Amino acid sequence: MPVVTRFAPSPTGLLHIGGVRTALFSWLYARRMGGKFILRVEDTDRERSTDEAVRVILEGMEWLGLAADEGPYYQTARFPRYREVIDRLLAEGKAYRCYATREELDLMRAEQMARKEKPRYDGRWRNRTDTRPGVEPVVRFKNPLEGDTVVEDLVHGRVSFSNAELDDLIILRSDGTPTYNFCVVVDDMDMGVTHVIRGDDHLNNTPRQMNMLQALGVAPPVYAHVPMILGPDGAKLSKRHGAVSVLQYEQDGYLPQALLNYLVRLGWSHGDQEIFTIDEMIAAFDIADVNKAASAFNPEKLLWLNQQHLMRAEPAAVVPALRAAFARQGLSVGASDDVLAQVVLIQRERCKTLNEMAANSAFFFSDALSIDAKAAQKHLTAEGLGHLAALESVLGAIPVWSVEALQQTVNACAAARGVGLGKVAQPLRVALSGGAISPPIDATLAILGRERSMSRLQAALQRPPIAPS
RNA sequence: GCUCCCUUCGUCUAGAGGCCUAGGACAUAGCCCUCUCAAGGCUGUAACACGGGUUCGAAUCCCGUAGGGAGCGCCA
Repeated sequence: MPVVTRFAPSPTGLLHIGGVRTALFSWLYARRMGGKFILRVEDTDRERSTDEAVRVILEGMEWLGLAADEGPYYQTARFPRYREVIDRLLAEGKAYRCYATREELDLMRAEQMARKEKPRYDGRWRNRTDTRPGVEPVVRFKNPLEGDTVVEDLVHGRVSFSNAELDDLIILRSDGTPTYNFCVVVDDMDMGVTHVIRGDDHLNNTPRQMNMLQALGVAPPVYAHVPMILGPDGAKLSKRHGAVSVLQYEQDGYLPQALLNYLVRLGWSHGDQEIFTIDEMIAAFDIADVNKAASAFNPEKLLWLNQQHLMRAEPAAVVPALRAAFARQGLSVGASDDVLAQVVLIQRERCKTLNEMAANSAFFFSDALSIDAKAAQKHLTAEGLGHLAALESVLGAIPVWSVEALQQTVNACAAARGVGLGKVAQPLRVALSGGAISPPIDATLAILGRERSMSRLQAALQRPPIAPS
């Protein structure tokens, strides 16, 4: 039987990395097994669901390249179907109407808590057939009273629950809308889902869902409950760190494959391998290898991985993302894709994100160069300007403005003046980039171009020399 | 409170009873390389939660304890 997995986020909050990793595991498993991956939006809570959250799910999945083979399905579009299944359960005596009021239930729970018992519905309408005028009933599922329900979980192994611990959950609210646990069961059944991969906060819901499936005469899917992702401090993921929209990582200059690589290694590993391409992940991934313990989100390792992917990517492939990063910084860059690919090539081993790359490369493209005061103080001294003057004449005479020629010329100039390369390169670097840090000086000159390089050099020479402090 | 789950360096992890003097990665410290910053290379600091068993032998199996987490809604 072909594998069918699904990712079923609820649009009540913005999709964050916890959800993304669950989606990734489901997607990888389907790809690995040659199966099908379904996207289903669980929007039955109309009060709390937002269009914005739905948008983030759709755009986020697209940015990450986690394409669904089917869907997106929306639960709100399936209400008639849920109603149909509830009617069937009612007719078969596997569900019943409960006329207990909220006040009565609150009181019941308060009493149970006072007795230090687990708060649960006591089945007071389970065997009644009468009605109560003036009260709109809910429909409850008749859960087995005895025996155990055993979950054979792919990551946790065998987990057993006593049916006596489970109460008769509401499957249809008094306003006529179905509830989450019920919709999941019907959807997974209708959509032929074979492997349910989800957060382990759902492990406790699983026996109820299995019991409903059994009442419907359907074999349960295989379950895999994956551990949660914690914040860097080991506490629950919060807005402060990580629990932000997945699209924020795009805004922050991360590559989707780097985020995916980071997330796949949270709770899963393949020997000592740290860096994976998407294809390598698919080839190596198995849900049975996923760990049981929750793991903490580590932004520094994500940063490292992002740079590793930047360094391994085809430069041309990251150009669009680099352009977007420039745009976010308010810089519209007219340079060609070819020039930007060169920028990627020389900057990527000193940048962890595209935003950093754009910020450190802005000097190539901005018209007004501002010189950092501290850098000037240190390098644009009388001595430094002397080197610059020499550089100006030799560079001005270069026939072909190529990296090789530039490197030779600058080296020769330093040698002729009897100083190390650093003595001439640093003043030149400040004149060209405005700061003491940049890619290698020859590559910087090459990308900047003859015209811009020479005019910046000349501008620096106009400055009054700074006395060394 | 009850039920269920979890526990190897600061963090992510390797580890299926002897291969473990517990390996790798991020971070961190030092060194090398070097035109700056990086990248890269080398080296170091650093962990089996605790207590009992079982076994010739336990990070690995069993039982407790402690700590952490989740669930117990007309939320998903």
